[in-house]
Amino acid sequence: MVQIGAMMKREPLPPAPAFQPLYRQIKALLTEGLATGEWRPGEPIPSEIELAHRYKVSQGTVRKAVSELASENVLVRRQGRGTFVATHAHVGTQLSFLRITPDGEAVRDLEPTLIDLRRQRADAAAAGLLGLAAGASLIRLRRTLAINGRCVVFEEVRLPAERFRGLDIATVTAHGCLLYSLYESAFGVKIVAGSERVKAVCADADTAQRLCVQPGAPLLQMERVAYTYGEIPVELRRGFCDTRMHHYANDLG
Amino acid sequence: MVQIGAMMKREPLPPAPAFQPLYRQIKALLTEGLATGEWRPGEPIPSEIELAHRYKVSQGTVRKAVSELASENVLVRRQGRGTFVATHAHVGTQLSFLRITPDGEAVRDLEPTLIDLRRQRADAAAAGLLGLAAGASLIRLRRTLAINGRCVVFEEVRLPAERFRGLDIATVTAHGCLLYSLYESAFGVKIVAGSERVKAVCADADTAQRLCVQPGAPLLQMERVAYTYGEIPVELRRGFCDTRMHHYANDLG
DNA sequence: GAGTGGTCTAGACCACTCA
DNA sequence: GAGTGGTCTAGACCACTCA
Repeated sequence: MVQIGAMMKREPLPPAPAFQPLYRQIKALLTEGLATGEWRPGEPIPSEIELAHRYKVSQGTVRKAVSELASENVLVRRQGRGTFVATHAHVGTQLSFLRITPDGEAVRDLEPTLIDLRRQRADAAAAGLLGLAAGASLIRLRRTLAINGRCVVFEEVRLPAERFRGLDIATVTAHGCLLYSLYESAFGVKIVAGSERVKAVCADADTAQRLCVQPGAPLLQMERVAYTYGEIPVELRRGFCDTRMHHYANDLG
Repeated sequence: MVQIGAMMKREPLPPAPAFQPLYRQIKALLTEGLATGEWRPGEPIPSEIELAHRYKVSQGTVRKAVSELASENVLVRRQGRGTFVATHAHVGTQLSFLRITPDGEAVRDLEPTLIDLRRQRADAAAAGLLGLAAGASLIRLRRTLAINGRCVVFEEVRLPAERFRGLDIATVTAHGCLLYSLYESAFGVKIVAGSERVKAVCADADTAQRLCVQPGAPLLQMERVAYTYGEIPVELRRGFCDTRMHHYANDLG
């Protein structure tokens, strides 16, 4: 099976150009406010006019900064109501990182089930991907995902113990094993982006049993690095999906 | 193996709201000019000031329309030079629809090889996906793709014969089997978007041989519907990839 | 009706490209 | 230096939400 360490970091950003427009500076200030928790997921940020006064720029410049963050799904604008920090707390957005869909129908129901949770040391690969020292403490949890009543995904998640101090089985189950919502509400860690690597692999004995497939059956393997504000990596994930009646959906262009 | 007919059409657009802002009307006019070939891939469109005069709106309104098309990779802005119609003719953009990457390195070299090309009748599923009458004439071609010298993808492409009248082996090989570039230059069909469904499947005997894997080995199956301007479907594709040393890359969020 | 984001304009000036 | 897209402003008015 392919090592999760075979994943690469997200492409580094190109070197910042000498000239930085005002709206990008405003965007950086807004991102800072989000990262420090000044505005929390689900909450409104100040109105454009108020932000314009605060930063001493025109409303148009604020708009441009906010628009970029909205196009990255970091903020959500609602005409007539305000601009809100995106959140994984709502049912609709819980699915935004799940690309697995049943072949003929929509996702009606999602039921994650925790298998186990334990501490482990980061190997060199995991440490590198998470920007930690080798041997740093990780939390590893495993779960299955049933879609519309059918168990089709088995995944292993690794988190830096530092940032998720105190995470235990009780906390996870209390949140119904909805991880991104849990990270947000219990640890102030908002997942905003991820990069995935997908492969076809053969089911090993353990995974086969958990997904009720034959050992050796083809499974879709998904490896993910997930990022919080500022492209900081905070979660590693490797999942296996039985794609006989489901698929990984992706739009190009 | 899953039928390509199991694919679904792209989500239909939500019903157009009663209120349509000016810049969307401008965007529609620009899209029309692109679809009719007034401006062809690689060519510049008129400057923003000129378009503003033509459509009798402000430059800002033109900018907003152009910006949306640029964010959809339909147009490409180049500061100081102008705004250009996106094209598959350049090496960089030829890869924009290819999500397969070698595990440890970048794609340095891409070598497609045509296997065969023939006419066939559309089955109900293909006709439905392409918006054709059942039994309409299709062109089916098959090819392999070598990445950095290693043959890892085998794919079958189906096209409506009507729109690609006269497409034959000589034309394809003359273009080095670079399909999207060929569609563009020889048929005026610019591919601008696609939706894919990815699964893990077992290699059948024929595919296994073409990719030099064991029959039954796990392969990544990619099914695609590709669209030209205005979300018109114009190509069906099904590919298989040996992912032992390659992966399907995808960014989330 | 007050407050929000959304659209549109006109105009100034900047960054960049190319002859 | 002329022409392009990129930024920024100020201000008017519109669409929408909510009390």
